[in-house]
Amino acid sequence: MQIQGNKPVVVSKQALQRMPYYLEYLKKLRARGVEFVSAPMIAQDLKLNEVQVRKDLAAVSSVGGRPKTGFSVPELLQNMESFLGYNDVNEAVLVGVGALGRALLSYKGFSNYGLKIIAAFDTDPSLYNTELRGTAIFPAERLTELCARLKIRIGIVTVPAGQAQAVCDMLVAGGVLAIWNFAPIHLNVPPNILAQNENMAASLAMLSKHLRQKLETETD
Amino acid sequence: MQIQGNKPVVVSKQALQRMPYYLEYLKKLRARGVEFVSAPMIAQDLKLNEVQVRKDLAAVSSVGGRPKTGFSVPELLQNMESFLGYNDVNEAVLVGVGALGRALLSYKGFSNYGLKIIAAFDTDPSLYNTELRGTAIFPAERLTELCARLKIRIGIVTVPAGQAQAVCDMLVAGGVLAIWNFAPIHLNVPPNILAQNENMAASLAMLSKHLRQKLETETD
DNA sequence: TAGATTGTTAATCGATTAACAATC
DNA sequence: TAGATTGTTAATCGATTAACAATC
Repeated sequence: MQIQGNKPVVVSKQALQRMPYYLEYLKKLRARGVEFVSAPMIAQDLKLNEVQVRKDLAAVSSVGGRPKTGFSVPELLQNMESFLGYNDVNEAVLVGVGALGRALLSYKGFSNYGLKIIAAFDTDPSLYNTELRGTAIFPAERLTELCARLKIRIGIVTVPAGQAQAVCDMLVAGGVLAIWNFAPIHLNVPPNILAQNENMAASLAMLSKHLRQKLETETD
Repeated sequence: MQIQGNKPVVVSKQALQRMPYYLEYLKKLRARGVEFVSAPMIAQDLKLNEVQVRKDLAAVSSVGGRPKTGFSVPELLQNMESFLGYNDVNEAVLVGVGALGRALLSYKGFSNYGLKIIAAFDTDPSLYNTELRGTAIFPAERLTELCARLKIRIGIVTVPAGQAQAVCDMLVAGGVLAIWNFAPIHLNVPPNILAQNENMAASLAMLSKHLRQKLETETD
């Protein structure tokens, strides 16, 4: 539950996951110079239900839309960004400098989302004391110690499945509160810690199932 | 709806997304030489509800578990892999050879998931006719033509948000049936085409919200 | 047999969608 | 005013969880 102004706002997990799409959509409108937008319009463009959009916006907007007019685009953008916490910066460490880890380190877009990767870790000694796009790479043994010392709250796990739980435990020991896990496994974490899975295997399962159904019905 | 043997099996989207976790878990058991596993045991280790696991397994297993014993690990593994379609190979193209695109091209693990990226596309001429880990890079203009010619069914979109819809349209024009979208925007696709979003911005929203709540209650 | 586990039917829970009064 | 749009209460839908009989 979150308090904005006076009203207590409860946002479902699903609603929260829709917010970034609204944000990008609003940015597109702003770029076009559009000043106002209504829930039905957003619903149409994003292929969502009108009421759903109304509720989502109501949870985010500090002001409330105006009948017939809708919401002010710049204002809603501002509200959305602060709702998503993109204005505050969260410092993170990344563990596992393989192909994916390197890609995330190289990605400049995270700064727009309030995420800053300030250190990377790996077990490959040839990487120690090197830098990747300005981020230093440390030995994995120092993970817990450095997280604690730097008061890191987010850990990004891009190691192979077999090592993910061990890395997770080290992060938790170091005081990390949220883990972004790219390994296709379930992580056991203490009750107060969030393990957010970036579930690519699940996406592939969706793709594969859809394809099979399409190709099956084709041959009927 | 999917027919296995005689029984029509309906699997919810959420259930499908849990399957890869079962698969990895089963692989771990196999590596340890465990021969049988029960739903309650899986539920405990993966922190899921017992009934949920029972239902998920029932949807996948060709055989049915034995009371008191549970399921045969190798058999269940086999069933799970064929259920997820990891045995057939789906050919895909990737559009956008930036940091993320490069990471996905370099990732060897996709072969385990039945995915094979056979061509990549970009608008940067300096990349044309080069290869990345054995995958040739073509000019983006040839996207539609080559998809059609090679009968590609899956398109992976790793271009910036502003170009994602245009790329999506080209893929659809080329006959692609499923799109794996890494851009943080909603893609408009025809009714029969799947747009599967890899919603990293949504994950970041979850992390950010969790963190804010933790840090707030800490200061109470 | 006793007991753990299965598979399924019924109850609950949460999110989405429909209906509608309020308002600019 | 008329009509589009808002915000909210009620109904619906789908997924999760509880209860329980069947079985090895």
